[in-house]
Amino acid sequence: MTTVSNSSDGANTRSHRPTMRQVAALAGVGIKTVSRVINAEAGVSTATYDKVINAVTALGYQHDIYAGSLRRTDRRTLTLGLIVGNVANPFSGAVNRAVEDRAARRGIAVLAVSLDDDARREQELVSALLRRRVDALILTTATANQSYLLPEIAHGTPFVFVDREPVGVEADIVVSDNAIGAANATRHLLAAGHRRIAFLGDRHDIQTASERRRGFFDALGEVGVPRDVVVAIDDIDDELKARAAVTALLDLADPPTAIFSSQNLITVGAIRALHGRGMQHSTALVGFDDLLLADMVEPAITVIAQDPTAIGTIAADLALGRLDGDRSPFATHVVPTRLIVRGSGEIPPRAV
Amino acid sequence: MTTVSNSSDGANTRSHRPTMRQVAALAGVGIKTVSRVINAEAGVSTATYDKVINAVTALGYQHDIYAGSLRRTDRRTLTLGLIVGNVANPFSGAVNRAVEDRAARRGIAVLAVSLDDDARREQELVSALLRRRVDALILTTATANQSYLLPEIAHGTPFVFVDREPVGVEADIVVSDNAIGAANATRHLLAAGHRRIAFLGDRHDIQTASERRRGFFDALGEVGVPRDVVVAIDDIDDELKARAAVTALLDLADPPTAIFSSQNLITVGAIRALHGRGMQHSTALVGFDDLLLADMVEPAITVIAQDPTAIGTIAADLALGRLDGDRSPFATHVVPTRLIVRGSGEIPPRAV
DNA sequence: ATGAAAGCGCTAACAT
DNA sequence: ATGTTAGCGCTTTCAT
Repeated sequence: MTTVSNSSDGANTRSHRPTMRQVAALAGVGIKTVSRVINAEAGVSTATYDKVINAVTALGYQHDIYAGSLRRTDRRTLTLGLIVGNVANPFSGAVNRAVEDRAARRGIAVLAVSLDDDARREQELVSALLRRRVDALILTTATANQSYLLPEIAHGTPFVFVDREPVGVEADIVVSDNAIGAANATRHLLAAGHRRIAFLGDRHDIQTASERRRGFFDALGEVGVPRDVVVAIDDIDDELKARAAVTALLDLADPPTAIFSSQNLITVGAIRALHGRGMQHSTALVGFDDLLLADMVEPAITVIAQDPTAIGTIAADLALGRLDGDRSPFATHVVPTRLIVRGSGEIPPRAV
Repeated sequence: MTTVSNSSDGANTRSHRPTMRQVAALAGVGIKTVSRVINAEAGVSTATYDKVINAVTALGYQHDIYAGSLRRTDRRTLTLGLIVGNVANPFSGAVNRAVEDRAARRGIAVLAVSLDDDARREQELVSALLRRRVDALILTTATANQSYLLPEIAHGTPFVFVDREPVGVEADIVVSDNAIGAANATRHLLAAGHRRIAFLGDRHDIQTASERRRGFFDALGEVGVPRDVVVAIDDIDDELKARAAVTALLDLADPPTAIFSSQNLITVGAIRALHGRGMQHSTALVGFDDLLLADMVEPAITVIAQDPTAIGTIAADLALGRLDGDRSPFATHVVPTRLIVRGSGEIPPRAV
């Protein structure tokens, strides 16, 4: 990083932002009249309206939403809280964008924060958002139990859980069909004739990870594959560990003929390991979660795709619906995953 | 999407959130004492402190940051505004995350919104953030001139521009070395012997796009390549258009021997087109912006990588520094791009 | 159609 | 060490 050019002075001329009172004074009207204009309330003559608008633009007045919400009966801040895994990852980004789109149509902004699957961070983030008086909270969790939220729910803040189901709390929930998707991936490999299949799992304390693990073993059980034929490796929480784990598997005397990787970055690590050993054409691979360019890799990667846009859209609509007074029973919305056949998942077992 | 299970009642028991006054009453102290405890001010005995903390936890009190900021001398809301291209795209996501990380260390949250390179949207988004009284604003722009922000800057809100340089405003700026990076990409292709090179550009009214275009032609000028040997296609603003444009190029009687694609999704479209025509091994390609799995494609994709994390980190530190009273002159920080050689950019020209 | 006064939850200034 | 009062910018309530 280099400083290339500079100019002027960075000083803050701390002149204050104009207030409604100043607008009223300039327009020669009462403050309540300005409030009426700003909030598009009825009962202002055209002449008065124009005077107010002129004063607003002359002063560069920007209404203070939070100050207004203080006295407002509904106490709305027009702000939604969102806790996702990590705003930098594609899944979270798509959820974030979907929530933003639904909220923006109503003038609602989104405060999004990253959880990093850190249980200690969860409560801090919830508190950070609540202290900013978000109208509703859409959240992914990392703790084992969310009953600490019961008082907050009682205080009237709608909570919508995404990606993971809460424990100890009744609420609206939006999740992928993790176990079903994982089972479908596994059945796909079994149908191609594979038996010696490796499972690559994320941290076992993460709910989605254990669901996918369950789906994997459910599918194996259906065809009665003995438990010791498969290899399950858990607690892989980054790409490098995934790559190392898969490389070790491929170096076994009797390497697996197929791999089911249960998460995005794990799939990337697996691809790198397979290419590193030149075994990408002789080992089947199905990944959970789609990847950009997955169709351009050789062989192209067969995946179980989630639908983060649908998850975010549904979650936002649930939250906004609750704010609109929807009192229907809480429900769990399961967004289906989809098998995308591209090649890597259709590689047959090596001849024995 | 299916509704699978339901339970209980979604009703909002609109019991209100406890206030400082209620905490004070329960603890048997004055409201200012509670304020001292909450804000970790000195001058509270241990016994009193404990009483307050007990009342806080008993009531589930959450401090209202915005109500507090109203009377606070510095008027800080502990909230930063961020306008990025699109929270769902990897570049913006990385910037967002970097800003979040720097801000979170000081208890500051980030309100991020998506611009979509829509000039009309820009002012609305700025206003939406200002009406929420963000302490500072980090923004990517789409309009031709940002002098409409001068009054806001005069009101004391620090503005930091990222990715694009403002026009009509003196401010802190953080950008990639777009022209230099594009020139480096082009020189790399020229060095391999290419002359018939195609340039694939984003919307010409986007500043970064025109900078990259300039860098491309600068490099061509250095070796005196006649203008009519190259093909420049602009205003490609999505992957499908990129794919169609490249396919058309490849179908020419005399197709280009090399392609410089000046943006992420355009590169993806170019890769798809090359593979679609089976010409990925006979046509060189360098893309601006790195892609996940770019190293796994055949051939692996040579790119000019940006550093969005550095951009976000620097921008956040600049904004926070201004809030801390930094009055040094405004500066433009140029974050260098980096050529990553992977194979696609080193393909030689086809024999004539 | 318009405005004055009170008060939302909090902090600043000034008590004690 | 602790409390009281005023007031931040706004909406509500109630006048006119």
